[in-house]
Amino acid sequence: MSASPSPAGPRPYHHGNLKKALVEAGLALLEERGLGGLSLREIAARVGVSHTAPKNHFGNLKGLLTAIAAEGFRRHAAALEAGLKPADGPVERLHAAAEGYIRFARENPALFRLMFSADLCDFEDPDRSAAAAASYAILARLAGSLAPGNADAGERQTRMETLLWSIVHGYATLANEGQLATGPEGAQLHGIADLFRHWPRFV
Amino acid sequence: MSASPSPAGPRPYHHGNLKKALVEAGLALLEERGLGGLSLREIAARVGVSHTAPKNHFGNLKGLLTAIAAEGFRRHAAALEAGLKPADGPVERLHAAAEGYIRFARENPALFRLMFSADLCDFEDPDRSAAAAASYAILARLAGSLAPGNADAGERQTRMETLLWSIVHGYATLANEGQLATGPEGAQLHGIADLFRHWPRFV
DNA sequence: AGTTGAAAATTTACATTGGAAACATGAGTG
DNA sequence: CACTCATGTTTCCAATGTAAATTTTCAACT
Repeated sequence: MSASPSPAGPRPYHHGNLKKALVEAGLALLEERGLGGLSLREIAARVGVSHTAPKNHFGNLKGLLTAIAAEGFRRHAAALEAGLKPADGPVERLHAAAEGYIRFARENPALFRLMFSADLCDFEDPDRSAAAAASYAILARLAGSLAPGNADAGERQTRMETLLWSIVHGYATLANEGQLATGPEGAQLHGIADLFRHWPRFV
Repeated sequence: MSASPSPAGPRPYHHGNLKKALVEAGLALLEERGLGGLSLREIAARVGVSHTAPKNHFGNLKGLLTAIAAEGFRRHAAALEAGLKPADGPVERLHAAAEGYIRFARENPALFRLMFSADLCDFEDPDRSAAAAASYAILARLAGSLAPGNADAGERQTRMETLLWSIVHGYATLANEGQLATGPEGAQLHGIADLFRHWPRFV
């Protein structure tokens, strides 16, 4: 399609842009085999380059994984905003974002874990940091829409964000690790979502 | 002590009981170098045996890590019950357990992550499962003490447990990954803990 | 144009890891 | 005492990430 401007040549000179190809291959491999079955050599092999080629673009494995995580956060932010209808009230919007958070984690378990693993990716990387901050800002803004703007609004706002984030992140993490496998699919999530409706009374 | 009957000999015949020694060495190494710097060979070297010796007791690395995780859950349960005073009311006891949960995770970040990692340890292992269930039961019991025993008490109880677990687990996870590093140490935790006091109004 | 230089990839080599197989040792039992 | 079997060791192997040296390719410049 429109990804490569000239689809005529079977293979570009060096590769075109290996950077994006490696990230996409990593994302695909992550989805197929999970975090454990992921290796630098295999990502490179899937793209068709030698296993040392990524070094030029990402330095080392951690750099490549960090780039994958950054792309993950961009998709994560999109998932958060997916069901966000402007006409809805604050509670409904928060509800939708929380569901988006958890759905994304459930549909991309390996990527989700990578995104939040300080061992596997570099949290100092500006690209990943910016993407993560943008994703967090969506949740924070919705949390802020529920907290009344009083005197100590700042502190309360921070608590509100942290609590909301802890709930959705904790639920997503536990579900992904298979710890919440009770009852039919989504029933638990629905129960949690119901609780969100009582949110304002909780503050 | 009763660990080694005769402390005179420099080294026992085969080793005494290597099983416990490997688990303890693994726990120590986990605390020193984290999850990344952990290897079967290094654990074995610390105990003073060859790197294939653990195979006889644990099968493979996953088996050893699972045993370490099981021991971690036993300590985790102890941490949950540490500040649990029988004289306190349900809310105070829940508060104390939640603090214990998060404190344990913060003081043993690598072990905490290992305990909940389906990649690194075997969730089917009976020993680990039992220890994890015992730890969870403490939280569940406290959550149940807050939920009124009505008609659909079962479902509500489950939701309550899940929500409580999600909060403490999510907070612990995010804090361990360095995502909540704002303000002075423990301030965030205190804020979260305050919210627990309003718990009954949330149900 | 032709040359030069840097970016991009490859080849080769190496240290580390987990695991498998064959072998050695020693304790406990008949 | 002899046998057996659990417990460890030695040796070997495949896979992984990384570094260094080398080659290829494109772009810019005179």
